[in-house]
Amino acid sequence: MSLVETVDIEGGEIISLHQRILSDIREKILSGAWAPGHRIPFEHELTAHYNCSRMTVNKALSQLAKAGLIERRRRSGSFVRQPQSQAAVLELHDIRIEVEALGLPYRYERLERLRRRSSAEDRALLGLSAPGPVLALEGLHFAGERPFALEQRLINLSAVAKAAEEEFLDIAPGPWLIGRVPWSEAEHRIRAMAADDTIADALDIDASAPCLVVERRTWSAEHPVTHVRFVYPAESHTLVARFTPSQG
Amino acid sequence: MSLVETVDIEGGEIISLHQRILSDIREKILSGAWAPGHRIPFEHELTAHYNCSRMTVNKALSQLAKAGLIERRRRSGSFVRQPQSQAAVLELHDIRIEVEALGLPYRYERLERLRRRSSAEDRALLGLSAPGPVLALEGLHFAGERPFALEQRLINLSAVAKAAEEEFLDIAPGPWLIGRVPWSEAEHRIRAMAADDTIADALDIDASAPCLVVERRTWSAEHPVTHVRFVYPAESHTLVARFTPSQG
DNA sequence: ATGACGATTATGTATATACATATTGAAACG
DNA sequence: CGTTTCAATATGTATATACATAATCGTCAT
Repeated sequence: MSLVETVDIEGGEIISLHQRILSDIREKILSGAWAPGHRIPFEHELTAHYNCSRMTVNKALSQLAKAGLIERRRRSGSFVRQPQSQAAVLELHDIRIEVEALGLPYRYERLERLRRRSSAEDRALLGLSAPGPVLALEGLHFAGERPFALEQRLINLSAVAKAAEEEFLDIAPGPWLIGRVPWSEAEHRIRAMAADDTIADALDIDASAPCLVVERRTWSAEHPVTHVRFVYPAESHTLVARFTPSQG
Repeated sequence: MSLVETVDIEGGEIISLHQRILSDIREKILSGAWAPGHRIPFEHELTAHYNCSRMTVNKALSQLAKAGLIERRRRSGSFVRQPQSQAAVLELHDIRIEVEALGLPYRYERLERLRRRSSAEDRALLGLSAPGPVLALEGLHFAGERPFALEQRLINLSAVAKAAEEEFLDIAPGPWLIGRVPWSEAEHRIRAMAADDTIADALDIDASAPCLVVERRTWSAEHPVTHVRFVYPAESHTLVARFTPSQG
């Protein structure tokens, strides 16, 4: 055994200790085990836990701080930071989180629920070739008393049969699906449009006021799962997305 | 004089040696003094130059490698990386490609070019803390004879000095930058708004017609590079983006 | 020529140590 | 009781050192 323990094995992969500390802590934070505000162990505790030098721990923590996951305070320790707006592109569409980030009470209200055999239009939206049962939902997301977004959704019941048993009266279909169907791919279409009468009415804005429309199609293992259209009044909403370049 | 030379002075600001090495090298790369492919000095040369330990140099270079500015090869040295190809989402904003995909002739026309000391608003948009020179550009992208998008751009000349020498009369700043500055991060803000008179006039649409606004901030190795705002008439444009879930 | 092999070199990761710096909490003081 | 001072503490930055690892180059035998 060499004096310097350079590598470690984890899941068959050889990674450096520094990498392991990094991913351990990242996992705790992203999984929610260490909530925002939580004080993560002191450097000397991690040093003991991983049986390594403080420099190694320090390097990992500095990196996490730089990445914005934690905040370090002298004499006090290191703390999990409040969730940043850098939320992944898809998480932006968990409207509850958006609304609550504004400090407003969130509420979902179903407007319509219809189980039907897919029309040609439904199939076009979902990207289905053969007809089959779908669930058409329409609902409103509220921020306080104001309508925040209108949601029009199609769920492919051939892919998610369980959805047929759900009423979606006051739970939004988005989070329900996320918790049950692992998605493998999503396509977003984002555009601006003037509100028509139906939309203006639902969102309580002027007809022909500008709206942001976000449509998303989601696949699970190449099976179309759902198509959803969110309509936001222009004033209320900005999408934010952060990217790092893919490897050249 | 203490044994450990912890800090250094640069422009009145106290920064660590590590930070100074980092920004020195970053400056060389972003200014173009060290072109892509150029071999930057070996660690032991930088160690001699800055009169510090190899660990300090190593930490700075590792960070630059992580940020994607340089590539390190054992036994060979460290090299300035080629500017990376754009991720899918960003390619959507190469307007020439979009227009040509429609089968229409593309043309860019500069409306305004202004070199100035950054205003408070400029700094807010770019995410700069200290004042410095910026280049403000406004231009129109045409599809055939029709205006396709209005572009309002700020370039941080401290990061991209060479841009000051460019007129951008009929070459769009976007592609110009992409070819010269490797970016490491980008943030998009997407929203809808009603056209004001300036926009309506430039795009030749009705005042208060809905528009899609895409704003992008780009960083290179954590240095703000540019802020750009694209304004599209609602009818002409839909953004499309595809995603696969990111690793936890 | 050519291919195997070992030396050399530059980076990669870790160690132990030292001192700096900001912040907190408690003790000393007016 | 409030304020000032000071020691303790956790992080921040730098050092010198050690060994690992990958790539390259020259040497030498085939």
